[in-house]
Amino acid sequence: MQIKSKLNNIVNSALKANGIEIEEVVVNEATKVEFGDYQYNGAMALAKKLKTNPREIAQNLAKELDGNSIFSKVEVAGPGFINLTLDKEFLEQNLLNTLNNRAGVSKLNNPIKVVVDYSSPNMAKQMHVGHLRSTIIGDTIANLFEFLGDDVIRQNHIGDWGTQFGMLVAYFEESGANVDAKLSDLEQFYKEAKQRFDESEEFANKSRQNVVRLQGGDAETLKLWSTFIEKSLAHAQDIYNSLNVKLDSSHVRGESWYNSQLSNIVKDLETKEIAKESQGAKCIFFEDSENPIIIQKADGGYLYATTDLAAIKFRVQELGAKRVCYVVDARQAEHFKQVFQTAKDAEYANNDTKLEHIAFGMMLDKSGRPFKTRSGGTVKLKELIDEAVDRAKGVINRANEYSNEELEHIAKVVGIGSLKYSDLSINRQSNYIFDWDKMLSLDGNTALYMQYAYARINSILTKAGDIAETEPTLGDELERRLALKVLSLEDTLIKAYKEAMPHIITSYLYELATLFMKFYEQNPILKDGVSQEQKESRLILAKATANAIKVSLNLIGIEVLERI
RNA sequence: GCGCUAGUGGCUCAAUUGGAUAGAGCAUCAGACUUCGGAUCUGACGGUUAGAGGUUCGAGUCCUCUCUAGCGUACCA
Repeated sequence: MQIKSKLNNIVNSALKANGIEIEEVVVNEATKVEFGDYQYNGAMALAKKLKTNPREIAQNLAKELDGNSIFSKVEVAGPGFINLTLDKEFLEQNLLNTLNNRAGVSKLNNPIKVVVDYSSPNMAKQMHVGHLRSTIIGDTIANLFEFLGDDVIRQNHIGDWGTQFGMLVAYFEESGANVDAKLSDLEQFYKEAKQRFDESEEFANKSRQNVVRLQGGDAETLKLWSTFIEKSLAHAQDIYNSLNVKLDSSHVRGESWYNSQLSNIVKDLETKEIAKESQGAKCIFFEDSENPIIIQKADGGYLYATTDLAAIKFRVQELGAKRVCYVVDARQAEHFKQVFQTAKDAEYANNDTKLEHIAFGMMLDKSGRPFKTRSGGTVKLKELIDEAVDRAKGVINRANEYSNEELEHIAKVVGIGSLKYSDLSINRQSNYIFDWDKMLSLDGNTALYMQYAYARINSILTKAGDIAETEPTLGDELERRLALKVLSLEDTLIKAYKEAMPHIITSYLYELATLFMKFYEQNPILKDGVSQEQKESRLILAKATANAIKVSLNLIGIEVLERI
C-alpha cells in the first residue's frame, strides 16, 4: 500500500484546517528510529514563506494530526520537525493484504506506455562484459515498470548495420569461408577482416561497396548478412536465457530496421533548418557545445545519431511512448542530450514525452581499471556467467545434501543471482568495482544473504504447517517495524520507478532481511512457551516478509530457493 | 584547450533529492550457542564528506574557485 501518499493527504488536510494551502506535501521516512516512522519537515519552509514561527506552525499542525487514529504518536521536535509514529492497529489491519502474489502492491492509477531500450549488443561478436550492465539494469526497470502497470515495450537496438558488415561480407567472399561457421569463428573472421581493412585500401573499398550493396538491398549480400545476424542473435538469446532476462526475438529492432527511414530524417531536418552542411557533412550544431552531431557523412553514409533520431520518432509517434528510457553507458551522455534536444526541436517528441538517458558507469576491476582478462582482452559474458555458477558451487554449505541436479540448479540461481545483485545493488551512475569474493560473500547486502533469509523463513513455515490467516497482533517494537517495512514495499517501488534506480529495491531488501533476522533472533515462533496468538502473528509476519522478498527479488530478475 | 561526471572511515557502498548526532557491510577487536537452519545476532573501534570560500534557520547535497581521477571531444557505435 502507498503509505506516504496517504500521509501526504492527511498532512494536507491538517494544513488546510490551519488555513494553509500548498502545492505539494511531502512526508518522508524518518531519518532515525528515535524520531518515529515518518517526518514532515515542511513547517520550516512554510514559516519562511508566511513569515511566522516554524515551531508554532508545527505545533498547530501536530494538534490537528494527533486526532487521527492512524498515529500513535505525533510530536514536534527541534526547529519544527513533526515526527509521526504509526499506530500498531493500522499496520495489523493491513498486513494480511500483503500475502498475495503482488505483496500487496497495487498498480499505478495512470499507467503510461514506456519504451525501454537496453542490451543492444553488436552483432558478429560475442557479448562481453560491456553489455552486462545495460542488459540487467534495463531488464530490471522494464520488469518494475511492467509490475506497476505500465505498458512496457522492450527494444533491443542491436548493432546490425554499417561498415563492419561490409567488411565481414568482403572477407567471406575473399577467403571463401563457410557461412555455416560458428559464432566464435565469426568473431575470428571479424578480427581478420578488420586487419585486412586497415592494411589494404582495395579491401577497404570493397567493404564500402558492400555496405552500399547492403543498403541498396542486394539479395546475395543480404543473405550473407542475415546469416551473420541469425547466428549472433542465437548466441545473445542463450545469454539472455541464462541471465533470466526477458528479452526475445520479438524485442529486436536493430539499426538495420531504421535504414529505410534515414534519408527522410535528414531531408526533414534540413527542411526544418535544424541541420546544415559543414565540411561536406550534414550537421546539427548546439549553442552550448562546440561539437555538432553528424547525421550524414560527406560520403553520404548515415550515422548512429541519424538512427537514434529515427528510433525516437518511431517510438513516440508509432509506438505511442510517453517515456523512453535509454539504458546506455554514461559516456554517451552528451550524445543523448543532443539527440533528445534535436528530437524536441524537430517535434518528433513533444514536451510531455520523457526522453531519459538511464546512464550507468563502467565495470572496473579491484584496482580500478577496466575489467579485462589477465591477458588484457575483453571478458566474454558467457565465460563470466560460467565462472559465477562455478564459483557458486564452492560456496554452498550443504552441498552433500543435494543431488547433482539440485546442486546444479542451486548453483545457477545463486551464481547468476549474485552476479546480478552485486551490480544492481549499487547506484548505477557510479562506476562498478567488480569483485568475485565480495559478490559471493555470505554477509552484507548480497544475493546470498537474501536467499538465505528466504530459505530460512521457508523452513519455519514448512515446519509450522498451515497458517491461520487472521489479523495479527503485533508485539514488540521490532515486530511493529518489520510489519511497517513489509507494508512500505509499494512506496519503495514507486521511488525506484520514478528514478529508474534498481539499487533502491536492493536497499529495501537488505533492510527487510536484516530486520527480520533481528526480529527472529529475539522473538521465537515455534518454540515452547509461545502463546498461540503470538505464534500465529509471528508466522504471518514471517510469511509476509518471505513474500515481499520473493516479489522484490523477482523484480530484479532473481529467483528464490525453497532450500539452500 | 574545452566540456561532462565523480571524489564520503583502511576497503566496498548508502544517505528519502536542502533536514536533526553522515548510516551499513567488509576488515579488526570483544561478546551471545545443548541453533524454531549460527550462512545468525549484540557490541566496540574507525569521518574536518578532497580543499577553500559563499548562499540560509539548516549543506555530503546548491553556487564559485582550486586540486585529483575517469570519460567525451566532426564524419565508429
